[in-house]
Amino acid sequence: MQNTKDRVTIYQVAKAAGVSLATVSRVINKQASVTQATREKVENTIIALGYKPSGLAQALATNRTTNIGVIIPSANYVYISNLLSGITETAREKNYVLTLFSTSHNREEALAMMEKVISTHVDGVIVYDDQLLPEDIQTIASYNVPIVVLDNKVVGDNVGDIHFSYSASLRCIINEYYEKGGESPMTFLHVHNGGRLLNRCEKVFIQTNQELGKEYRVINSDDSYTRTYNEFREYFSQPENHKGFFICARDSLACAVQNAASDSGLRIPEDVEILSLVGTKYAYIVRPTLTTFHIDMHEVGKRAMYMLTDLMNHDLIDRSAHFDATYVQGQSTKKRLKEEN
Amino acid sequence: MQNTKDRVTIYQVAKAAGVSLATVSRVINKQASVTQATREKVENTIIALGYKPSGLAQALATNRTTNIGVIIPSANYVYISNLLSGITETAREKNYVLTLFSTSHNREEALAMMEKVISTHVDGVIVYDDQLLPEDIQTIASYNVPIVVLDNKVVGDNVGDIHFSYSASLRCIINEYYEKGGESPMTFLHVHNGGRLLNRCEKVFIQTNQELGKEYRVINSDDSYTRTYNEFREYFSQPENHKGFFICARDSLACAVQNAASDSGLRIPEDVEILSLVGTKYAYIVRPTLTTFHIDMHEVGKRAMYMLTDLMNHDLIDRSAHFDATYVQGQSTKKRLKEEN
DNA sequence: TTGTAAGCGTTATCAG
DNA sequence: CTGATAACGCTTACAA
Repeated sequence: MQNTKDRVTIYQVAKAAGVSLATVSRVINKQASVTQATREKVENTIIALGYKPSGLAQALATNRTTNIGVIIPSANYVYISNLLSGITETAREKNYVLTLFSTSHNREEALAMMEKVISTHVDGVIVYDDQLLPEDIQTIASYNVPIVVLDNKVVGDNVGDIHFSYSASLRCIINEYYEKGGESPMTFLHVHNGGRLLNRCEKVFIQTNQELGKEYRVINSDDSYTRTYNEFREYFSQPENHKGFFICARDSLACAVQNAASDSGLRIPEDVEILSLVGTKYAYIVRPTLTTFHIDMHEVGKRAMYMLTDLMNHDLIDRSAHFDATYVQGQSTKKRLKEEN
Repeated sequence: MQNTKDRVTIYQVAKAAGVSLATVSRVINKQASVTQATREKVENTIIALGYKPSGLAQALATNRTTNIGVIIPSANYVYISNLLSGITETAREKNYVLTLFSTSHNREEALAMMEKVISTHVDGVIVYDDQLLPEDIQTIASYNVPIVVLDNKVVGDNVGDIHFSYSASLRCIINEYYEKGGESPMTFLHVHNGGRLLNRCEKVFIQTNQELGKEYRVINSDDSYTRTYNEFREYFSQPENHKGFFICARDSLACAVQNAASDSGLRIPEDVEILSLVGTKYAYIVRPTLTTFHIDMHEVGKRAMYMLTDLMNHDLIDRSAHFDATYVQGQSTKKRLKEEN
C-alpha cells in the first residue's frame, strides 16, 4: 500500500508483468483464454501496483456504466427515503451503483438535471418527480435510456411505469363516513407543492363529496410540522371548529393536527378524526396511532429496480405495475369499515 | 445492450456545422475565442441534433468527473437521510452529482465498495460508515482522492474529518440524575450494530456510573420498533421494573420503550424516564415529547460537502470540524438541568 | 479565430 | 494463447 500514487494504468501493469495490454484486459475481465501462469503473473503485479481499472475508460469503451440514475425530489420525507432504500437494496444486489439527481420544486432545475442525466451516461433511470412533465421525461426516453417512471405516464419502447392508487380507498372512506352518520364536513389538508398524487387525492375528495351533495373544506397548509401545529392550535381555539374529520397529506402533518387537537383539549377520535394519506412507520409509533393509507415504498423501490434491470435486459414482460394503498385503521379515526381493505 | 448506440457525437456536430471538433468543444465549454457567428452556428446545430456531451469522455479527457462518492449505511434511519439531504443540497449548489455507495453491516462488502469507489473515478468522497476501519478508508486516501470522514479518524493530506461528541452531555446528564436524587439504576439500551457512536456512548455511560459507584444496566435490544415494544411490554409487566431511566439509541427505540411504559399504565416521567441519544424531528412530534441529544445531521451533511469542495480546491484551512450534541429537554424526563446548553 | 493531432484508459477485432 | 491496433468521445496544446 503505497500512498499518493498517480493512477496506475493498464499499460503500466502490462509493462511490469511483461505482457501486452490486451492480456491484462483479459485477466481483469476474467476471460478464459489466458494461461494460468500468465494470469497469476498479471494478477500479482495488479496487486503489487495497486491497480484499479478506470471505470470511466471501461464505460467509454463498452458503452456500459453500471450506473443507474435516480431522479427524486430533494425533500427528505420518510417515504422518499424508504423508496430510495428499496432501490438501493436491489441495485446493490444486481451490482449497480446509483447516481442521485435530486430535484427541488422547480421545473427549470429539473430540466437542467435531465441534461445531466443524459450526459452522465447512466444505463437506466428511475424517476419519481412531481415537477417533471411527461414530455420532460420523454426527452430522456428519446435518448434510448431505459426508464422506470413512478406515478407518471410515459410512452416509449424502453419505459416501464409504476402507479399508485389511493382513489378507490379514499372514496370508500368518505362514503363510509357519511353512511355511518358522519356529521361535520370533512376537511382536506392540502400542502403547497404536495405533488401530483396529493392533487389526485384532492380531486377525488372533492368529487366524492360533491356526488354525495356534502359540504366540504380544503385548507392549504404549510409543509412544516411546527407551523401547521401552530395554525391548528389557533384553529381549534374556535368553538365552531371543535369537531372534524381531517385528511392530511403526510404523517407529520397529521400529527400536527392531531397534537394541536389534543393539546386543545379535544378528544380523538370522538371530536376530531384524522387520516394520513401517506403513512410511514411513525403512524403506529405516535399516540393515538394514525389511521393511514399505506404503500410500502421500500417495496416500490425494489420493484422499480427489478423492472429496470428487466428493461435493460430487454425482457420486461409487464411494463406496468400497480400499488394499491392499503387502509390501516389506527386510533385517530372511528372504526367504520369491515375488514375489507 | 446497445442503448446509446445512436448517441450524437461531437464529431457529427462538427461536420453538420461545418467546423472542426475543437471549435465545437470550445463552444460547449464556453471558451472566449470563438466568433459570435460560428458560436451561434454551432449552438444551433447542437440543438438541432440534440447533442449532449458525453460526461464519460469529458471526464476521461479532463480527469474530472464532478461526481462525489457518498458512502453510507443502507439502513434508512431518519438521521442518515437528513445527512444525505444536507450533502445533496450543497452538492447541487456546487454543481456536483452524488454517487451512492451504500454499505450494509458487513465489512467484506464495504471493502468491495471501496474498490468500486476508486474505479468510479469520483472527484471526492464523503464517508460515514461504521463498518469501515480507518485503514480501509486510508486505502481510498492513498489513491489521492479527497475525503471527508464522519465520526472516524483518517490521516492524510487530502482528508478532512467531522466529529460528533455526546460524551460531555451524556456524562452531565448522568451526574445530574444522581445529584438530584435519582434512585433506580439507569439502563442503557444497546442495539446490535449500533455503530461506533453508540459504543462510545455506552462506554461513557458505564464509566460514569462506575466512577459514581452506581449500579447500572445495559440491555441489548432489537433494532426494531415493534420487537422492542413487545419486549418492553413484557419487561414492564414485572412490578420490580416499574421505575427506571432509559437511555436509548434512537427515537424509534425510545418511543418503543415509552409507549410500552405508558401502555403498561406507568407514568412518564414520574415512573419511567426516557432519553433518546440521536434525536430527530419525531422527538417533538410524539407525546410525551422525547428528551434527546440532538445533532443537526442536515447541517453536518452541508458542512461535509463544504469541507470537501475546499479540499478539492486545495484550500481547506480547518481540517477538523466538531459537532456537539445539544441537550433538548422533552417531557420524557424530569427537568433537572439549568439552562446551560 | 480556427483546425490538427495527440492523448485520456479501456475494450475488441484482428492477425500471428 | 497473445499482441498490435483501432475505436470510444472528448480536451487541449500547438499550428496555421
